[in-house]
Amino acid sequence: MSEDFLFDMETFFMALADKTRLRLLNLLREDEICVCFFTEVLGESQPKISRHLAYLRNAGIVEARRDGKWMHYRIVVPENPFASEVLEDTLRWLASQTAMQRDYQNLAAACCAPTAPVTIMRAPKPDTFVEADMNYPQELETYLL
Amino acid sequence: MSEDFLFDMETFFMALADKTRLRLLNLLREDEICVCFFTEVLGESQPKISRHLAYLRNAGIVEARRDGKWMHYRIVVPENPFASEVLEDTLRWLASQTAMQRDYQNLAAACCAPTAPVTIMRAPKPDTFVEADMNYPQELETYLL
DNA sequence: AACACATATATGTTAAAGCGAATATATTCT
DNA sequence: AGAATATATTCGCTTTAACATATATGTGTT
Repeated sequence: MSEDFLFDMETFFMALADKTRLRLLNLLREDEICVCFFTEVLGESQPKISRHLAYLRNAGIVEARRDGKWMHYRIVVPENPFASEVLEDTLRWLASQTAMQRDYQNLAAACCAPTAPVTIMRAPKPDTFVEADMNYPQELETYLL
Repeated sequence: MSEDFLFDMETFFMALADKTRLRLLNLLREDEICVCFFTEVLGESQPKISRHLAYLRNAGIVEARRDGKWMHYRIVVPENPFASEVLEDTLRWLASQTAMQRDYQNLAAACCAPTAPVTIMRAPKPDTFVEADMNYPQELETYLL
């Protein structure tokens, strides 16, 4: 309670004031996601995705976890209750938009496609979609090498 | 329902991602406020205040009302329910911060001071503080001319 | 009409954000 | 150790935002 906020409001809102970062947060809304899926699904360059993830990390909105070569990002609920409210409202807002729903479906498609693009062929999938794969495990060998 | 949002999220969050604009919104949280109070209370130049108010107006967050020479600004609750939630959370967040509380008290002080600064001497006061003046109406003549 | 006052906008400059391309780092595989 | 893969960071550039100063607009007053 000594000082007002964990991160300042300007930085926080700046983090939300960019299309690419909003698209990233939208994809992160259910689960942690591996970086390569972002580049694949959003069709943006790897350095661009990486820079925006760094921005969100600096703003205290996401955290990263290393898993071998892969980095998984997840949303971290801010301790500040006001920030956490705003963030959750924002995620609901994102989920309500058709463009964001399209992105999200593309993520699902990328995770479940029988022939995965090279970039994500061996990448660890978000838990959300692992279950979906279970529906046709016999095909897993085919497209996951 | 045809299109997703009244104003786009990037613009909306950009409007919230600036210290001066947050300070303006904080002062606006209860009532409409006349421009001259902003310049007085925030100690910023008149063009700067005016530009930031224009920014908020373009983002659909405030509206202006002319009253003779004076312009009164007020917060307008966005029709989009997600935006309106975020905005209200933000206002609560602002109200929770000591720096913003200090600004707000300065507004109250400027409105109720027995000897008002020249810039706001004749300015129409926010309703919130008009009542406070009623406590010493005999003095009104003294410092309001 | 001329003036004064409150506010808005235009202009030129400076600072910051975002980008692509190149490079660096970390990890795994051989 | 060396190559390959996934991700992060740096660099130079372009675009955009913010600012101070000056000027314009709109309104009330004389």
